Amino acid sequence: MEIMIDVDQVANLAQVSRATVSRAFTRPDLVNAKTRERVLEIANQLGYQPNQLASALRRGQSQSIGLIISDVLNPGNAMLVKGVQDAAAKRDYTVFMFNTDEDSDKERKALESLRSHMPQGLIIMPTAGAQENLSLVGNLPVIELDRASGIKGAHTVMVDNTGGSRIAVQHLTKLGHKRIGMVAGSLDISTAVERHAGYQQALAEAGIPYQANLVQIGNHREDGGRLAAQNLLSRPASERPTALFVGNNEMTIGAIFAARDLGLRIPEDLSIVGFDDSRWAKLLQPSITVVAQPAYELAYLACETLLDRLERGRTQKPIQIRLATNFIQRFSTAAPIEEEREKKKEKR
Amino acid sequence: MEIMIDVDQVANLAQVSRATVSRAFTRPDLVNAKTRERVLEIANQLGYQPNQLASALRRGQSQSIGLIISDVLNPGNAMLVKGVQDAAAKRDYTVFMFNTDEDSDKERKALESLRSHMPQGLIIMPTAGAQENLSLVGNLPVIELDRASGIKGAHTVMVDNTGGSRIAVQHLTKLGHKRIGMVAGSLDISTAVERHAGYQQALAEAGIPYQANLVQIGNHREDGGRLAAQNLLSRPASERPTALFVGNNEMTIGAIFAARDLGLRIPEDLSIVGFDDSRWAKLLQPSITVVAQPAYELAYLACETLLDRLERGRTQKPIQIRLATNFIQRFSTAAPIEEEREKKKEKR
DNA sequence: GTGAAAGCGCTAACAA
DNA sequence: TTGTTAGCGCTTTCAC
Repeated sequence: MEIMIDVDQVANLAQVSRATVSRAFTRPDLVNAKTRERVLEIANQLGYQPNQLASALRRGQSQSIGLIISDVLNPGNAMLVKGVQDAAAKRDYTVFMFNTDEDSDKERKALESLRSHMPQGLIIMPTAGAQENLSLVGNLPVIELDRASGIKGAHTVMVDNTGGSRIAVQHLTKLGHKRIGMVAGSLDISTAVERHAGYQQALAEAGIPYQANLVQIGNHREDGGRLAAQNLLSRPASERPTALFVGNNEMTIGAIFAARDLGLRIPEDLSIVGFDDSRWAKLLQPSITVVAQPAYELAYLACETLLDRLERGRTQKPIQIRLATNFIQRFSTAAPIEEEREKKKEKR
Repeated sequence: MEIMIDVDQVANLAQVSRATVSRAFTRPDLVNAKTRERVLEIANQLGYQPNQLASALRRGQSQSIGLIISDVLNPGNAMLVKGVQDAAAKRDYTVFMFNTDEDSDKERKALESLRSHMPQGLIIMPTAGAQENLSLVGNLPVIELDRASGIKGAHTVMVDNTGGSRIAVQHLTKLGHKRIGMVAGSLDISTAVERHAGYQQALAEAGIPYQANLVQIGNHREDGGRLAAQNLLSRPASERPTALFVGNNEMTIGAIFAARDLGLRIPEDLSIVGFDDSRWAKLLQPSITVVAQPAYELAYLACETLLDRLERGRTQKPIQIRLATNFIQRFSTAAPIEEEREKKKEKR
């Protein structure tokens, strides 16, 4: 990297002082138009760009934000990353990204590491331990993305999980399903709690009593979803749910495998609705009915909100944004087979 | 971020000079064991962490590397990101990630931005314009990941695209296919060229003449793959390929849609092999035969290689690593239907 | 509108 | 083994 040009080189060529060059970049209004143009012109020719490190050190903060997210491998999260990156790039902020893999320790390390890079703000998809961890970064402006840490007064940008789930389960009740199972996420994550609440609401609205044993908790991944669904689906036909609402996309895959293992046809023997859309949901035959989330927009908005807040100053009240989900009906749901017919089938 | 502790605070409490504190962290061997422990202990209590910015500025380089990749949304690329991140985190490097979206301009901007953060090295998945762009970062140690920019003497970490493709197409020739189409990527990307070469080799080995009109170029995305496959598959049955080798995963989706649109059954009417494995390839029915790439390992290795090079000093010869691909036979390929039977079918 | 000078937090000579 | 000192490249008072 020997080719770094510094302020002084520009200053010399432009016959001005360091300070003027600096101002030409950071406070253009404070410098004479002609001088400014000359400086910028020369800087451009030389390929000069202010050293972010020095600048950040001097100003006490860098033109950057942190992004802490659980796992880029989940395509939904990749969308979030992209949204944040794009919004940040548009306004010339650099993003420091860290993965937690849902591990609070990694989250803490990420925060420590981040801190020493002096970001101006942070967008975080909090782990269960975030309440504690976030004290590490003092009063750094933070926006919680996708889910809430539980810190009161926190700024959050999330989707309407409860409403989205409610609509999904309503769809199932309207089709005539009575035994609707749910594969839920771990209940120390706000999204899982909210999606579960939506499930309960829809059931209540349809006058179907809530049965705790129809709800199984999974670990948010394929294997967890598979296990949970297996548990639900391997019951005798009279107890087995005729429909399944699955709380996230990885677990939906697991549930599909579980259904296949048990020889259950979708949607004839089992209706499935997943939360979060994906490539394979569209591609599978039958394609899977889902509650889609505007992940990219959510992340983009979160980033813009953060940057606005940084540039326009603090807001008084906590920002709490909820974006609507989008119910996409495909072909993985159908009316349940009548009990009668089902019984006959079993007698055979 | 008022809570940043600095060297002086630690130094005061530990009754030593700033320099000693600094040394305790960066050259522990140069400081008396007892002093070091005391310093570290106090630093720990205070939650002190050296400011990366100041440190980097002073040393002329930061404990970080750049990662420039085309698009995190492609799950294959997400794997690469994860691999690099994990390898970097393990050795306490921070990763600056930028997306190019295959756009050389964005790549240039990313490099400019990166430069001013003084990374120690760079891992890049080069765009077509990388040869030119990379001059921006002077002699920064660079490793090209997944594909080659074409700069001679460059360090590269890639998979054996040619070999992988050859095996895939061999599989098809062995099944008895004679008219094997290829949906290839844009030929200004090294991977596309190599995969095309593998296709040609396998054909030659089977004594099947290469027909340029059986190769269609797509834009690396679903729509491009769909268009290219449509072109190939909408020909009359006697000219239509009985098998398709598709050069990347997004385009494979497009090809599958094209086949469905035309009512072609997989694998009865059309065998498909894709390059790059994915979630949906396993999940689809029939599941798709693919050439899988060890993306995570590739990226992890690239990062380790870079860091080794940084820490152990320059190597003389360019590093050029090729990892083997893994052919996964699933259920999207079968022997072609005999011409005779096919003809009869058409007469009906 | 511009320049001189101080200093962000750290590390690396150099001295002791 | 430790301390003193200078300075990385930049921005920002404070003068002029």
